[in-house]
Amino acid sequence: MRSTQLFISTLRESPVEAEIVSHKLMLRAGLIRRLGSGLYTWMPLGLRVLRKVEAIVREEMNSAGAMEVLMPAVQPAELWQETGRWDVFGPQMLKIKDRHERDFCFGPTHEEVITDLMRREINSYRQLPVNFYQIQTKFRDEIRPRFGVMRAREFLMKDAYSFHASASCLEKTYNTMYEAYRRIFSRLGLRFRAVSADTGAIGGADSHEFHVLAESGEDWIAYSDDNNFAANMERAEALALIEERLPAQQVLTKVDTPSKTECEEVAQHLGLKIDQMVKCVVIANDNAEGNAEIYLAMIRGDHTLNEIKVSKILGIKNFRLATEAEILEVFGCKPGYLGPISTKKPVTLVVDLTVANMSDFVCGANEENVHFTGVNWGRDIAESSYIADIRNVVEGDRASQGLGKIKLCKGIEVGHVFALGTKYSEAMGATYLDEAGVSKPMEMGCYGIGVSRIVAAAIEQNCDENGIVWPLAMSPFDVAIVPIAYHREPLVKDVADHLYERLEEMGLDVMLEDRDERMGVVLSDLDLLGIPFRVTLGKRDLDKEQVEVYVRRTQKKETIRLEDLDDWFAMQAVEKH
RNA sequence: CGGGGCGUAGCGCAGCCUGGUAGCGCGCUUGCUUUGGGAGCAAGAUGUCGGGAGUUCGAAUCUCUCCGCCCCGACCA
Repeated sequence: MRSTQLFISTLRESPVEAEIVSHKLMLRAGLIRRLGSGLYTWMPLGLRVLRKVEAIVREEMNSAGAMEVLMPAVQPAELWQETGRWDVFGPQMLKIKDRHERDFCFGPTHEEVITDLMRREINSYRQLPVNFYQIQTKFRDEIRPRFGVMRAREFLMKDAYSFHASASCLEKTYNTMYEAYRRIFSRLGLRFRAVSADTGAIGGADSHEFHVLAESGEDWIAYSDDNNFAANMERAEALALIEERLPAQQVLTKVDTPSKTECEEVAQHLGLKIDQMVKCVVIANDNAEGNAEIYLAMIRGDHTLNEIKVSKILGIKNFRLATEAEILEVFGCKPGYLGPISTKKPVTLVVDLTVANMSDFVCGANEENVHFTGVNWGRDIAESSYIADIRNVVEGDRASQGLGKIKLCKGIEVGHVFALGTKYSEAMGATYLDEAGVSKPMEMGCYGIGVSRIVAAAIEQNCDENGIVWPLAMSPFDVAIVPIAYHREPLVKDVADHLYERLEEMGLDVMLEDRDERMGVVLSDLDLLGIPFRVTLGKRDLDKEQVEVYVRRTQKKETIRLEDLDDWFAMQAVEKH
């Protein structure tokens, strides 16, 4: 394609609204333009990238045995009321009314629609398993859209749904999809990691997330250095760091800790290590009667509370941090000096595995500017019946599987596979008749990929000070031909036009730079746009039957003979793999 | 929604405190000279200063109000 046909619209400076590098570069390269908060137009060049990602996803879905469909974006409320998610999904779902005042939503996901379809279409185990997917626009009214298309409200998603007559069959497809996802992200040239994950609002038993590794990622990933284990930190198991509780050595003592509210400060003040400190976090749950149940979560001073783990242990739904007023009422003291001993009102303790095995530790005395040292279970505080893993893992922890140590890195979630089981099929009566003629709910799996997010995630991983450096698989073009003085030098024009055809015949996606711009502008635009290869044609070189070739990723240029160009490209393709 | 910040030309910004009717860089238009990595000279165009109301002889500037956007937290592909 000729660059004059592409509406190249680059910005020298990045708009202030952009925070992370991919957002800045997407705006500067003119791949996207913002319409409103979390709403973006894909410009011609950006759309080419999106389509390339889509094509790879489609290919791999098809070869994994999934069938493409296209479901409506607008969905009737009744379906969502059947599964109870009309209310559960909450304000994140864009709810709309038609002219008859009937309720609809703009689909944030399609479990209900596909399950409705399946209950109509599937009668017999003979029709199972099936796997349907679509690539479609979703809308989620995010609390805080940010980072451009990374967390947009309207976005492009590939969602697949499989239905089975048995859990073992579901497991098979789940694994097939898992492998298909690995192939997709590998083919796209991304550094990624598959991790086991929490199932969140979608529900189900088992799930894995696929994360593109990047500093700007919003998720922490925990993995073991022997690679036997990888999980989202939300769900990564944190083992007890103390095997066995030692007997008490110290007596319970009140110590002054003026204005020392943080564990680290208290430890420093007392000349102790932070692993002798216990951090007390007050959490509340609003129960059905509208009363707040208060719990005290106890974790070691250097640890942080994992709220997902806590809510699972207690089985509480309206979990939140307690307000200062609630804390005063129960503990009779401000946060900073809280502890389990002599509280104003009785409070249930939720104790981390590590804390449960600590002895002679330090915690607040429920008195301003005072802590206790030499605190011991059994003697000073009653043993708690809630002892569980409630903290986030930290680097260096022992991994729960294998012999490795935990490491942490940040990731951008680009894919998620769920083994849902019968959650939706039971709620919506999606049943089939088995061999014995018995009606059973279908086993179900669902599998998502954030297609538009992948574009941004790829840039996070592949850029330098001059702009984007596309992986070959998703670059809008493989190569740019840059003729110097295309409109003034007949020889240059002639060679450029012929070369354009020749490279296209070689199966390359070629952009011919026919804008009448000066060299510096063109070349810096191409760097910004991230086209992997460049062939520069000028009269000076052509008189010697030479051209200049340039590799975006290495920024290396070399001059080669025109006739060697085919071989050069062949070599680049080899080096790529 | 809670906390913080911003809205002045297409983009990046100054002017606001201390009211006097709008400026800079890049971009854009035209002409000439240039053209192997973001050109030089000359001449231009472009703003309801986010909207509305108020104070004032006079408001980008002060006050009120509404709207939009961004950042930090709870959500997720």
